[in-house]
Amino acid sequence: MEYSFRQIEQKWQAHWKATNAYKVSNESSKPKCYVLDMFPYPSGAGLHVGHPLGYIASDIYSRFKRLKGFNVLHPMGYDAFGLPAEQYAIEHGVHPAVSTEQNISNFRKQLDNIGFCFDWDREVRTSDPSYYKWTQWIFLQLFNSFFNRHTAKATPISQLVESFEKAGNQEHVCPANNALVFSGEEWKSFTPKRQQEILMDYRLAFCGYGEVNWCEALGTVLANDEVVNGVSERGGYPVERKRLRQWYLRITEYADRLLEGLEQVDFSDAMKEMQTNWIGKSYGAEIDFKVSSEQEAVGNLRVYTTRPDTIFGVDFMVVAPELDIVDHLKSAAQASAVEEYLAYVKSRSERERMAEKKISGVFTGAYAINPFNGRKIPIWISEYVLAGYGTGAIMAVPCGDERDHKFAEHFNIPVTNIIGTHYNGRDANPTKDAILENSEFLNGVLMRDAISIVNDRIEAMGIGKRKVNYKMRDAAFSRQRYWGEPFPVQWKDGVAVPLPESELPLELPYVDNYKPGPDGEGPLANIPEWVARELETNTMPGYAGSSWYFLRYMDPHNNQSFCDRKVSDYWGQVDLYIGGTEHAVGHLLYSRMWTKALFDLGYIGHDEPYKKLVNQGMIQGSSRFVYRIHGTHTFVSRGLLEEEETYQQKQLDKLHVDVNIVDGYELDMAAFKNWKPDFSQAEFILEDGKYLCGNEVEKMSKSKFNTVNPDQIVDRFGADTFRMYEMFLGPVEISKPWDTKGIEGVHRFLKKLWRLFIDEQKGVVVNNEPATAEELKVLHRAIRKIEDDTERFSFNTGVSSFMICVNELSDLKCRKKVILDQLLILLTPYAPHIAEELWQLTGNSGSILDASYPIFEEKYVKESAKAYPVAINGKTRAEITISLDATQQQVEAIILEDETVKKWLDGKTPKKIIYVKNKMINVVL
RNA sequence: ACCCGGGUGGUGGAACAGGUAGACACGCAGGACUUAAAAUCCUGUUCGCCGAAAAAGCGAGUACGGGUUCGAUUCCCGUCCCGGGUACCA
Repeated sequence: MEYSFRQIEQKWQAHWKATNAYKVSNESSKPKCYVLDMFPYPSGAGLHVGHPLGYIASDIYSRFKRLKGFNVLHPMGYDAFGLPAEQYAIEHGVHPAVSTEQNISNFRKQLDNIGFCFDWDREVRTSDPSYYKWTQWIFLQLFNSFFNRHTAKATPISQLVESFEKAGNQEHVCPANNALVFSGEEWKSFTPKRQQEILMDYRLAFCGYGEVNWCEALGTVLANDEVVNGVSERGGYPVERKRLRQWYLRITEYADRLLEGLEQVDFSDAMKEMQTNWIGKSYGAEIDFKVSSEQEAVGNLRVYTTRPDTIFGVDFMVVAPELDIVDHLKSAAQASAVEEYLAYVKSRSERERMAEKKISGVFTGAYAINPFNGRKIPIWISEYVLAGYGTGAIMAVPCGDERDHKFAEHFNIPVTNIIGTHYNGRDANPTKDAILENSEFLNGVLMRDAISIVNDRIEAMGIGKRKVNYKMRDAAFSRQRYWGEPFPVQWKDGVAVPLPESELPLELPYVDNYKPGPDGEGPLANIPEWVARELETNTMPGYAGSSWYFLRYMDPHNNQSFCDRKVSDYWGQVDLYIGGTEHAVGHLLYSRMWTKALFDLGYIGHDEPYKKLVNQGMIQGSSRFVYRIHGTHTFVSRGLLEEEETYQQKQLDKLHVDVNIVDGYELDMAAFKNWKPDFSQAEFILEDGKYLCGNEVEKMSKSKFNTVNPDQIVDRFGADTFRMYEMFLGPVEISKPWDTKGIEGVHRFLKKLWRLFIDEQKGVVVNNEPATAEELKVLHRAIRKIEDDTERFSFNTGVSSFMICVNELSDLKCRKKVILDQLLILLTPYAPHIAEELWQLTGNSGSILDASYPIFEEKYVKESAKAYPVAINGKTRAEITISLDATQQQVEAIILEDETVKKWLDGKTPKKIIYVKNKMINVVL
């Protein structure tokens, strides 16, 4: 009987399915454990070997926790709305619902192959009306709430209305416009439309006009995190700034709570740092400067600075070109130069601004007056100051800020040095640790201390105040696309009116074409019935459905609520969340915000969704190359190339070759000729009769011909081998290259394990003899190590420990059921199929999935003595076995008698003998 | 440019609170079994020196240069390189 993994795996997968082995109940006396994988988008390309890495890790952890007596929720589903399906629809005429369905079924087949313990009864799809009904419902909760800054909580908008009626907006400053002030009387006198406009400026989900990232090629708006280096994350199309009517989430109101929440969760420092930087909280001050301009009634120039201590080093002001004040600043002499510059700025696309950062700007002709010494400071405009951050104007301190310094250099503006020797005249120095000079009343003060001195002064003088700013913007929440959740909103007379709950879900209508509607609207605007009902024509973005899916898994079939409160209280936070870092600032921030809002409104009992987050690394491709002599059909084996990748001084073309027709480095030449018509004429210059390929580690992608399909691997080696090998490759968090060759080692391990139980001729050879002390020691060492490794996600060392254990038991010829049964249970999370098969073959009843995890017992691994490394001056020279309870004196006596030690002592007396129990001994001469 | 990670054999990696560097595998080399192959098993495998070989021994060695320590892959300082994030955020 040999290890026929194909048959075994198919048999048990079918059996587990038939017996509902992975069904999870919401009612249990067991402690709960919620293990979650990041929501996959079912792409048409299918899975490559890198995708399941995180799923395998979470699967092992889930099965482990189950054996340890937990009720484990480990669900899977699909983030099924999104741009790629719609792009595919536009290009191929296939309705997104159809291609999505196909992709999901393909995806599912690939997942099933690997033997995951997902409870498929809980599968969710964001594009399913029974799911997006609740996405729409939560949207309405956000729409009907505002952020009460006094309690720092989402609060029903009805309470805001009550407050407005009593005291106007005194209690609640308008987040969208803090200049807005009205009394209770005024509120009551406003028209209903005006009242709605004001409320819109408070809502957590709101509609407004703003500068958005418009992507012409995709025909939609994108959120900040969907734009990378000025182009769209999906497709790499150019993105420009455009002022449009959009839905937004007022996530900025949650900035502080999103920051504070990071202290309670177990995320990597890198992840916390990324989120912290994205939120970008800074402490500074807004200062008003009087302006001296040729024009009258200019008003003050308000700047935002984090360094009020440098107020005497201000040599010029810079205003963002987009600001209205620019018009009032320009002098007659500068008017044409300013106009010219504004035209230039307008002509520059977002991408150009990103790509080439050249210093540009123009003097307006106006001056600001330093409130402390009356100095006239020239006001410039330049595109390096962003309209959207702070006040859109800065006070430039060239000696302390690099950009200001470059600007001053470029335009020959004299630099005032306020930090003495800390400034070398060539580079700005942003230090806070200099003693101020040339700074009047601040002279001799440490910059760090001067900040609050200046803040106190400007506040006392009434020309400014302390101010906290955030880099994060409100999140654009609408897309001018078809394949997304419709907004449950009607527009009546310019007022957004939410649909009543009873009309949810508002179903996405079927369409035949996906052309954009008129005036930058989405395809829904082309449907007469839709427009006639005055429904919103935008749809929600990809992250809408994924912002709360972890709650739906808990209670997926509930049609009374998005998730029953009792159920969400039982499951609580996700205990372990595994996924890639690419969602650091998008999905993770949005879902954290939605969770906080739902918590504030009392719908769930916790305000951080994920207790622990593990970021999986990427599995990279190991690409293979062939070298063709330029202009010929002749290919040269790698080992024959010269230094500079030439052959006999001839130029070579380095071409990617499909890794699936290369064994290690050796090219399958026949397969290569069949691979592409271009290569059918190929001739080879070989070394040792072989053609060897070059290699390089790159990202795994179809275009580099280095993708490996898990189906193939499972077919050749089985799911158990595949699972263990993915883990054996290295730590889950680290990126590492895939190398199919190495999988043999893991496969051999499973075969070796099999032979421990089964003899090819005799069949099952497991016996009921009692275990020896040695065997128990091997087993319990493995229990300790593997349990610990699994608990701390060190799956790679876990796999090695299995290998060590099986190697040792093989050496001991151990065939004892008492030992081997325990080993099988240990192995179940990693290789469930072979474990279940051997469990059954050795006569156990019931499924091994429900066995209980072995309990480590110290007594079996206790040693009485240790072979100590004995070092002389730190260099290990001997190994001496000494009883573990030896005292310092005993140890000294023993080692001084040792021949090797004596030789090294050479008659001298050691200065000191260091003895660290159970570690080592060091003799210092 | 800035902020995080990280540099360990031919390769993936191990050493989880400073204590025998290279676990476990891959690959490679040699051998056993076999008519042969596959499969399996055994031995060796950081580099250099010494040796016919083996054993033993010696020296160097965790990117590089310094430091702290009885002892450093691990801690500190400086330099170089690679990966990730951010990109005019005042």
